[in-house]
Amino acid sequence: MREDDSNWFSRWEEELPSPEELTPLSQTLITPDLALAFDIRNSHHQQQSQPPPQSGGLQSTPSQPNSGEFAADSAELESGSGAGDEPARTLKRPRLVWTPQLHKRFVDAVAHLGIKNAVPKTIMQLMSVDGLTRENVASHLQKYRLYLKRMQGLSASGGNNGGGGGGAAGLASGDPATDRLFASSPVPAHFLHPGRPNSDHFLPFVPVAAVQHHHHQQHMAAAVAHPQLPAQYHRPMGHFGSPPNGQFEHPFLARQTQSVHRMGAPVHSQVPGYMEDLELDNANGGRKVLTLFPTGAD
DNA sequence: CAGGCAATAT
DNA sequence: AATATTGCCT
Repeated sequence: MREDDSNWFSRWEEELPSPEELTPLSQTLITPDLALAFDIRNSHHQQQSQPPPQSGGLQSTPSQPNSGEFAADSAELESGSGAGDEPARTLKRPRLVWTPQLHKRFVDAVAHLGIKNAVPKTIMQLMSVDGLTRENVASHLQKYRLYLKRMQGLSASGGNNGGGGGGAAGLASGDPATDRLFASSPVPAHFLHPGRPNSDHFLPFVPVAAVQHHHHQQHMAAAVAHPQLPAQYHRPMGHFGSPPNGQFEHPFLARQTQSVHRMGAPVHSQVPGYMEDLELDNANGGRKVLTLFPTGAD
């Protein structure tokens, strides 16, 4: 039973989440202040190679852990501090939330780079997710590697792979809950095979170099959790990223179809049963976390 | 300096 | 719990 590495990705396409599930990852979901915190402009590209936390005019994120701070509602945080505006530099980025989609992107990048080239910086570049830092990737990569190691031992007995549907992956090491994020994405076969320099992938993806030069293209935006967001968060409905023809292309092609993409048209489709993904994690003591997507199925 | 990895912090 | 950060090597 070896599907050949030339097929592993074919199945992916069938397992790809429905358009509705993939769309939500875009800047539109980032609220204005969130965007500010990242210094994300709607028409500017700037990401990787990030010098120190910028210095321009961001200050939305307040400062430090404060317990009772909420005041501004996601709309009025600008230039408020007329006086003590502390240096926006040294601003802490909010925690990155690794949504299944984001992770998928990560896995795709690693898969295409090959284990040897899959180092944080390269992965980060290939992913082209704005707001993503090398540290983010490094940290995630570390965890992912541990996950893979655990998997190798159990893949023989469990074989949860091959899933049939987005659900899959419920069992792995006994604590599915521990790595359900990782389980949400199929793991390319070669990842589990040490000592097998596979290079059969022939995916038509473009070289990394191109990634840094596109002029216009809304990349995927990193989902982020605000240290303490006001409880009311509303998610804009503009769905971008949905291919005009309703068909999804290869992940890597998808981002490269630069001039072909026309986002002016309201492609957003009403997704039934789509709930706000605002999750209140009171297990943490009232800490709010903004999650972008449904965790699949729970 | 970038990477990997374990430990630790938040 | 999920990420981030740090320390210590390579």
